[in-house]
Formats: sequence, C-alpha cells, structure tokens
Amino acid sequence: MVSIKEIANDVGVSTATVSNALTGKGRVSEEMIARIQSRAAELGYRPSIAARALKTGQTGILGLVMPDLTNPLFPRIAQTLSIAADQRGLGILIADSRGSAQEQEHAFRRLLDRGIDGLLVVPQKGTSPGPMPVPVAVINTASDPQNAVCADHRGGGALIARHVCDIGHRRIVILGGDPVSEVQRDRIAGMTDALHSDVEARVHWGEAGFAAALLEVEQGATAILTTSDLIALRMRSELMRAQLSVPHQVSLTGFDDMSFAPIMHPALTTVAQDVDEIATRAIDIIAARIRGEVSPHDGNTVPMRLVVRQSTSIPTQLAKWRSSP
Amino acid sequence: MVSIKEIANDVGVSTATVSNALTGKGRVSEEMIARIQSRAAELGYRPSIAARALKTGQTGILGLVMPDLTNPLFPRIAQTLSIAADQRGLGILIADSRGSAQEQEHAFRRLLDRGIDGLLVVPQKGTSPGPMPVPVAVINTASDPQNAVCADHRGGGALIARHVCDIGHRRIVILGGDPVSEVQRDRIAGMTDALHSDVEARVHWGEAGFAAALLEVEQGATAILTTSDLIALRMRSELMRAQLSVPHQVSLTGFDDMSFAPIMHPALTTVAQDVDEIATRAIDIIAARIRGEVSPHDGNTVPMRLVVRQSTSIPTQLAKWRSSP
DNA sequence: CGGGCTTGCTTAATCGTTAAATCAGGGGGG
DNA sequence: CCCCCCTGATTTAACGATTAAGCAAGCCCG
Repeated sequence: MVSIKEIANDVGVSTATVSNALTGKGRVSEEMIARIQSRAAELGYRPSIAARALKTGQTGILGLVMPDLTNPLFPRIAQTLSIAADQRGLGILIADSRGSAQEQEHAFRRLLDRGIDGLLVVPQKGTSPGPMPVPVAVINTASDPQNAVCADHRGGGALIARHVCDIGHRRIVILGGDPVSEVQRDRIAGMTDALHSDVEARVHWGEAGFAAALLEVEQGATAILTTSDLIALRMRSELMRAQLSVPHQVSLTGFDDMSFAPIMHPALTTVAQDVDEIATRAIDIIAARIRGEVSPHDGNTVPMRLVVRQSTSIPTQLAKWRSSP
Repeated sequence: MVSIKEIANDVGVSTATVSNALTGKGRVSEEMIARIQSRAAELGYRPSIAARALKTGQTGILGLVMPDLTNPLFPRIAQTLSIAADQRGLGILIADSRGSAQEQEHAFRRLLDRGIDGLLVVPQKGTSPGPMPVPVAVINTASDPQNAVCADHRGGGALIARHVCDIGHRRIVILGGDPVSEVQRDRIAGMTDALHSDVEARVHWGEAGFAAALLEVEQGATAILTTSDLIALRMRSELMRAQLSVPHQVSLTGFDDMSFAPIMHPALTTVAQDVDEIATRAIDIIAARIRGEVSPHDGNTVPMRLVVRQSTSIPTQLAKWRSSP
C-alpha cells in the first residue's frame, strides 16, 4: 500500500504538506497542490481509512439497524440508503435486531464498538433507542417523539380511506396486523379519521381478523382496508376460498406497494411510501448532525401516494343502481 | 473513551502486558490476566477497532456486493449473513452494484478503500469479479467457475420438473425471465434434464413468454414451470384474466419460495433455497480464506427443497379418468 | 555452582494520518 | 528603516493498539 510518506519523499516535501494538499486544509501553494495530486494519482494512492479514523475519531461509517432484515421494505431502504450514503462518502454497516429489544441493544453495541459515526434506526415495535454517543436518526412514524423522518402513515391511511369512501363504500372493515406497532396504529387512525361520517367501520387485528372480516362482508361490508400488502394478499386468498370476488363483491386495499402488488390479480390498490425520499432525508439529517449542526426538525414527514389499481371499485349495489336508474 | 493505557496505569503494568492479557497472545501470568480483565470490565473498556486495524491491517469487516438490493432474496441473505458474521465478530458493509458491471467495479473499489478483509459477491448477471487483493466468495451457481457456494439451481429445476411429471403432466411450458442469467439457465437445464422422455416441453423467455404460455395452454399444455415466484405470480394473473383456473385447468410452479408464495391463492408450489446454509457457508469460506487456509472447494452446492402446495395437481383429463374408470 | 532455559514483564518501534506549534522569508505599512 | 504579519512550508507529537526484542529473576540439571 502506498502511503502519504512515499508521496512526500517523491515530491520532496513533508508528509504534513502532502496531507494538507490532499485534504485542502492547511496552507499549500497552488503549484505544490498540483504536483502532489498528480504524484498521488500516479502512485494510485488511497488514504488509509483506518489511520484517519484513529487520528480523527471518524470512520465515515453509519450503522443501520432494522428490526428484521426480512422486512419487505428493507431492500428498498437499504438500497437507497447505501446509494445516498456513498454519494456522501459514507459506508453502511448493517445489523439485524432480530425481533427483540434486547437484540437491538446488542446491535447498537456492536456497531458502536466498530466506531460508527452515526446510527440509522428503524426501531423495534414499541421501542425507542436510548441516548447514544453518536448522532441517531430514527425512522418510524410521526407520533414517535424520537422520530427524525418517516412516511406520513396517518396521511396514507386517510388517502386510502377517502378513496374508498369516495367511490361509494359505506360499510368498511379495517384489518391490522399487530396493535403494538405504532406505524400500524397510525395508519388505522388515519383511516378512521378520514371516513365520511355516514360510514360504518370496524377494526380487527391479527390472525382472528381474517375470519372476522369475512363475516362482516357476509353481513354487508363492501370494502376491506388492510395495513399491509401482505395482509391484503392473505385476505384475498381467504376471500377466494369463500368464493367472494375482488373487486366485484368486495374491494380490498393494501399498504406499502410491495413488489407483488402490481402483479397480483386483481392488481392491488395501495399506498406507496416514498422510500427514496425518506432514506435520503435520513442520511441528510445524520450527516448534518455528524457535522455538528443542530438539524432542523421540520418537514420530515414525507407524504404517501395513493396507487389506485383494480382491487377497488364502486360497490355492487351502487353500480347496479347507477347502471339501471 | 477508555484506552489500554488507562488500564495499564491502574493495574501498574505496561500497555504491552495489558494488550497481551486481553488478547491472550504473549506470556502473562494467570493472576495478572485476571486483574487486568477485571479492571478492563470495570472501566468498560472497548478496544479501538481503528487502532487495531491500523496496526494489524485487519478491520473485521466484510463487504457484501449484490446486483440489486431490491432483489427479493436479498433480505434473507443479508439477514443470515449479518447474523453469521457477527457470531464470528465480523461486520458487514453493504454495497449496491445497481445493475451495471461498471457500478459493480465501483462498489468493489469503495469497499476495498474501506479496508475490508473479505468480499462476498453475488455477481451481476453474466459477470465474474476479477482478481482481488482480499479473499472473495462468489455466490452464484455451480456452473460459474468462480462460484464458492450456491443453491443447486439445476437440482431444484429437476425436483420441480419431476414432481410435475410424476403427477401426470405430459405437455409442459417452461417460462424463464432473462436468458442472460446463468442461474435461470441452470434452473431450466435442470427441468429439461429431469423430464420424462414422453413429455413435451417448450421454453419461453421474458415478457413475450406470458402470451406464448397462454397459447400453449389453449393448445393442450397442462403445466407451467417458471424460474421465479414473481414470474409465477404474474403468470397467474394472466391465467386469471384468461379465465383459466389454477390448478384445476393448469398447474403452475415458481422458484425461491418468496414471502408471498404461501399466502397467494392457490398457495404456490415452488422450490426453496436453503439461504441460511448458503450464507453460513459463504461466511465460513471467507473466514477460512482470511485466516489463510486454502478453503476446501467441495460440498458447496446446497440442495434445494421442493415445497408442494396447492398450485399443482393432477391434470384434469387424468383426474376424470381416475375418478370414473 | 554455573550455564542455559523458561517465565513474566518492559521498552520501544510502528501502522498512516492529522493537527498544533513553529519557522523562514518576503512584503507592506508606519 | 524597522517591525509585524502573512504565506508556505516543516517539525513534532499524538491517536490506540500490536509486536518484536530485550531483560531480570528464578529454576532445573549436570
């Protein structure tokens, strides 16, 4: 490996001057900078990050902790973060907190031991990371006080609920996964907020929710709003088994616009997070905090986008009524 | 941050002794080791990885380069790798090679600059990383000569083809995504190899394949084997649109057992990779190479597992014949 | 009893980079 | 004409760990 010392020798100056020339920090003449840079390029010099880290205490590495790397959103977050990070010369070290808050703490420790400069956290459901020796950006939901940036889950819920109301549904089932999740609660809160006053809606949770939803449909509900595309896909299978067609007999919506949403049949009406925007902002926030700036704490809720596909339509009775007035 | 020096002062020995005691390398008395360890624990000492890296040239970090972090398999690979890695005290730095071979090279460079000790690569379709200054483990498919460990894609293809033949199908459509992908070619090769001699099969690729497959079904094909669950899901939508029921009129299979496979309707018959096993072996191989051992190059093709669900069944004609002899 | 070996620890150098302090020399202002 | 300051560079000292080499004391054994 070629070091700063070699360049210094070749050019005939001290290592300090080389360092200054290359980082643009001290006082070096234009001409000398040029000579040093060209020699550095010739030798293919690459600074030793380890040495720099030792001296400055900065590694240029961010830790990314997610509750479950198999989370379907993880790939997109990871990808955007990794791209955004490396545009800023940062690296991303991943860690899985494997479902438990305790494991999450371990993950923090491991990453901190590695000397990361900042921490990006998608926290375990219901947890919030304690004080850290490095800047932290939490990606969660607006109602988490630690949150730095997030999708507007509540607004997303409102969007989709309004859509379903607008096309005429008056009896609606809401289907959530896990009530511990703040994100899911917010999505549902957004839905119920936005419902027209003459709409009847009931919320069901978890495994038992599927049967409950079926029952409600038999009793006249015409739409099922879920808090996740996965739940929607599962619900659709149940509806199929019960010989109920989507969207003809019942409209169905998801959340997150996951990979399979556009290709399932019927293609799923859902709400998309602007993952790119969120990841980019998270990096910006972390980068700012690392530079010591007190990052602004506003404008960090990114709106969601309604994606209307074929799984929602005008309710049957209404359609009949409209076509035969 | 508490350093080795502080411990040395407290205990009244030199820093060298502390280092030796903590790493178990030099000659230190049992009693002294105990004293040093206990003091280190009291102070909450954590070695500086940067300093160690500078001196030893080892960072304890592995680079992971994937062609596309949104690849649906990525989460599982990343998760298992990250868990396996940290059991061995290693960290994982991710990088996205974003679809191009050139970007892949950039990713290598960025990671190498960071001083990684080893590289895990899932290569871009049709590429193979050149010589590297650090040990490399390629995860691809057995027919790639650089490959270190992989799922037995060919065997997986054979498994699912045999299953479909065994239950009585005699005219089969094979549907692949991108013929550039060595993985996909191997899967298909496995399928065609394993078909009974009296089975008629045709291979179609890419976007045009869906229509071609539909046509073949109309002409009497009773099963569609795809090289990916995503393709299968998409195909199922097309079948639905054409009013063809799965598995009643046509059997359908996927590949990879992705998250939605069990919950779509009908649940998808597919072939699962033992991602855990692959990731663990990849780490073991890399770890061995880092230690300088010439890693064994055998037993590194991990068998796939057939997962029979509801999307495959006895072909209609045959079923009729059997029920009314 | 003395040479050689082992044990337990210290000394000192080193990894590559940065940052603070210092220094030589020239130009400008009073 | 002298002093001060600015410029462009150098020296020096870290950062925190590892590691080869060295050294004193104690032990074994012929």
